[in-house]
Amino acid sequence: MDTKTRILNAAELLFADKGFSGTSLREITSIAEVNLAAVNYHFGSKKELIKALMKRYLDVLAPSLITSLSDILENTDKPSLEQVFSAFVEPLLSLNKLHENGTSNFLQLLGHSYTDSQGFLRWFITNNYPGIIDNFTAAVHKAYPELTSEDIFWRLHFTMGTAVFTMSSTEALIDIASNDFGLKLDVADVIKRIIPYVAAGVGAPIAR
Amino acid sequence: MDTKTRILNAAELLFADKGFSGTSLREITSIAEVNLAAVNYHFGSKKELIKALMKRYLDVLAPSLITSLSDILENTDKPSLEQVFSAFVEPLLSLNKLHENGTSNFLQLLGHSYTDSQGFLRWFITNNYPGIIDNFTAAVHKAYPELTSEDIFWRLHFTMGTAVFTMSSTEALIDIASNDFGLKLDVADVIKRIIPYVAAGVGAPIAR
DNA sequence: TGTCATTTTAAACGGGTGTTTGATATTAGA
DNA sequence: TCTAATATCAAACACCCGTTTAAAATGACA
Repeated sequence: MDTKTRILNAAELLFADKGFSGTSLREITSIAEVNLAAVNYHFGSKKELIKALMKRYLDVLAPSLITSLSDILENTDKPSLEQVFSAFVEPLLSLNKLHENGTSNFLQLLGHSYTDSQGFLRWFITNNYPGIIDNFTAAVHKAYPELTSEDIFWRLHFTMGTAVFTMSSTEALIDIASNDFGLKLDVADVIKRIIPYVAAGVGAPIAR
Repeated sequence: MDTKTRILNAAELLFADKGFSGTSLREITSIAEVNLAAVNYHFGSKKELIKALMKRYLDVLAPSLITSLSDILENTDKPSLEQVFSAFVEPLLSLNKLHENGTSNFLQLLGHSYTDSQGFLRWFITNNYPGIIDNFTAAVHKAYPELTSEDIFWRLHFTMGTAVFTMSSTEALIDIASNDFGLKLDVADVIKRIIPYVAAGVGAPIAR
């Protein structure tokens, strides 16, 4: 495996676990078993490394998500919200083929990108992949036309919070679930539990 | 104002904004206008400072939240989920009396505490304030008896995710909302928007 | 095989980190 | 007023940070 990839893999592992400002380049290069200077040689800076890391996932996820959502928009007259959210499942889970724990790692990174580093990554994401948000908004609107775009904006962010937060503590939650309820769960199970929840949340009656 | 309080206030401001690992003691003591060594003198370490900061809020919030939830448990035969979640509003908003932007600051801190610092704060909270979780679980059970304790476990964490994530990016969201929809919002508005969402989420039909 | 671009390396750079020290003020009680 | 505890202070400590440098190793191609 080439140096660039080894750095990305190690960075993914550590960033997902400890956040961006909580992870040093020395930890990354040590785990990747490459020289410290390799990060700056191949990526330019720590910030650029973070961007490249997100890009590796978003370049796969974004088109797949847009296709999946467009499919609903074009072929379903009035989709249910469950259908809309189910459109996320396959694209998200397919990240596991791209990489071990890909789904969970990506969602954890997404979570960190909203709190860490003064939001420069949030800017990067929303400005580079607007198609996702547009398609999602359109699909939700079709499923629940009474929602204003403002309602959708808020409920979309609530939904992101649910997903991101849950995923960034999935390991712990799966542990607890197995101790307290004697169940063996994986990421796919958790995602399937989330869907009815967020679908009902987004579909909640509008209080005015 | 005494040194201890000035440190806590400055730390609250900076930690809420930039996270724990993103904020240095030198920034804190500079804004608090106290000597650098004062933090270690009064609190022992940075970690202890963080704990003291959370304690300042949790000592007020926890009893008030437990009272509010017990009230529902004792005086309502079958509360609605909206009622259960509304029990959080007054205690949370009362943090604004304790401190300017108290509610928002506290919730942002809570958000950071779940991603920063390897979850030691999550441990601290769940081990120091279990009454909240017990009361909440009981109240939800009364409102929706068909939910198994496992269902409640998951949906409670989804709900925490929604709240914590939203609050830790409230500033950004309020910014976007004001740019895109020309609306001026504050924390109280956001909280009121969350309630129907999470109530519907927790109240979602059980897929088996 | 020799040349030249690419990649890797150890070392250093300047600066920031949390924490500790020991001296100096400040305060409160006898 | 003197004393003893409490609090503040500048300075230093040892260490970690992201980045840069210049030399050494490696690779591709003529």
